[in-house]
Amino acid sequence: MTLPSTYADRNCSLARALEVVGERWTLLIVRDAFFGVRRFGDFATQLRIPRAVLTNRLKSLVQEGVLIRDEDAAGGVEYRLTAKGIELWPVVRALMNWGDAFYSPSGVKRAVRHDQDGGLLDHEGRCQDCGSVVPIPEIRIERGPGFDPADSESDPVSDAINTPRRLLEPIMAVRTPPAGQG
Amino acid sequence: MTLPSTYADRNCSLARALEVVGERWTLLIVRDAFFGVRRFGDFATQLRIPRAVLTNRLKSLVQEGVLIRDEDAAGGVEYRLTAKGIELWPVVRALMNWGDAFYSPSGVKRAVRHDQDGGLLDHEGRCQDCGSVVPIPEIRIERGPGFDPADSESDPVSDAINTPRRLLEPIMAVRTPPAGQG
DNA sequence: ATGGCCAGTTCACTGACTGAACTAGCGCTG
DNA sequence: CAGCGCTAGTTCAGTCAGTGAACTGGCCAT
Repeated sequence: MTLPSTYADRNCSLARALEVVGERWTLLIVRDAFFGVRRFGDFATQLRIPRAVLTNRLKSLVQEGVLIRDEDAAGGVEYRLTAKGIELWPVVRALMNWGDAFYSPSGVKRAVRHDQDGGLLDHEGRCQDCGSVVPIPEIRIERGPGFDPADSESDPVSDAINTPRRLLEPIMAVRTPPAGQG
Repeated sequence: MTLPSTYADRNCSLARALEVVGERWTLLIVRDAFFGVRRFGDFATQLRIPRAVLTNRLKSLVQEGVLIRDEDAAGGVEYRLTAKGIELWPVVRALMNWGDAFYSPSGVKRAVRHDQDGGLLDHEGRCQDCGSVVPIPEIRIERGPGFDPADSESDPVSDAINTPRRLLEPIMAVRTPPAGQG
């Protein structure tokens, strides 16, 4: 973390957690990672975050073991959630629930389902159809009734994110338009 | 919120929630409120937060309906969680759990119990003794195995907070020593 | 009136965020 | 191999928020 001496209370795990994910942008980066964003440029365009800040945040998150940085064969760089990062899902979910409850009068902005049977998940992450606690990679996220397309950007990354998909599934933003198209 | 245009994504309840509680210090103020802190000076000393920042944060939280500001008969000011603020408990709990899991090797820093029967609560807030989902005011919080007294400040407010107590129960920092003493 | 307590303000300083432009590595194409 | 585009960053000047300490002003008891 960039700050010299952050939160004083050494006996508070909330303070400790906030030192890792409490800075501006950080949890949104983590959210995007859950939604399948993996590339520097995709984070930058989707979040409209200054690239310098993104660099810092990704560095901290890698250093803290929340993300892992991979260079693929072509020299491309990928940031993916580690097991520790995936454990942040309850945090992301709790904040989403609260935001939905108090700032989205027409219903949740994103619905969360069990990919296997389509059952809705309750707040504890349990499938209301099969009753099991759904593992993160089996969670499907899709638009809910509160989702307003007019509020959404239409860059390829946002489009990909707003398509129903399983968590952690990498997005496939169309980078190379098919030949024969104008 | 102080920032002119905060997070871009209007279709994300996480971003929306972070506009309210995502700034530095804010969630720690909310945590303290759960722990029974109600007075400006108590927040300031316990969190070691600059008073100017505390003023801003309390103002935003009141404006957002997370806290309510009360002036008692004596002109004293109290900040208390509203129902909306109390709904932030899952957020606070999720972050605490994550911090405990990854930064407190000797066990949780604070244990969370059902005050009625002393049963430990699981991550969903369910009492492992009686099986019920425990309402917030019936939750007792106390030191856990990971709590290290050496790491703790010994101001009256911290002392009060580190004493086993029910959530939302106001702290009684000793302000007026009983007559006939000293 | 005096002094203490409390809530909140003021102020100079520092440091992080912002946005835009720039650099550098790599693969492709001509 | 030159030139181009794509990607992952870095640099930089300007701005704005956080920091810490000192100060104000209301209220109460002495």
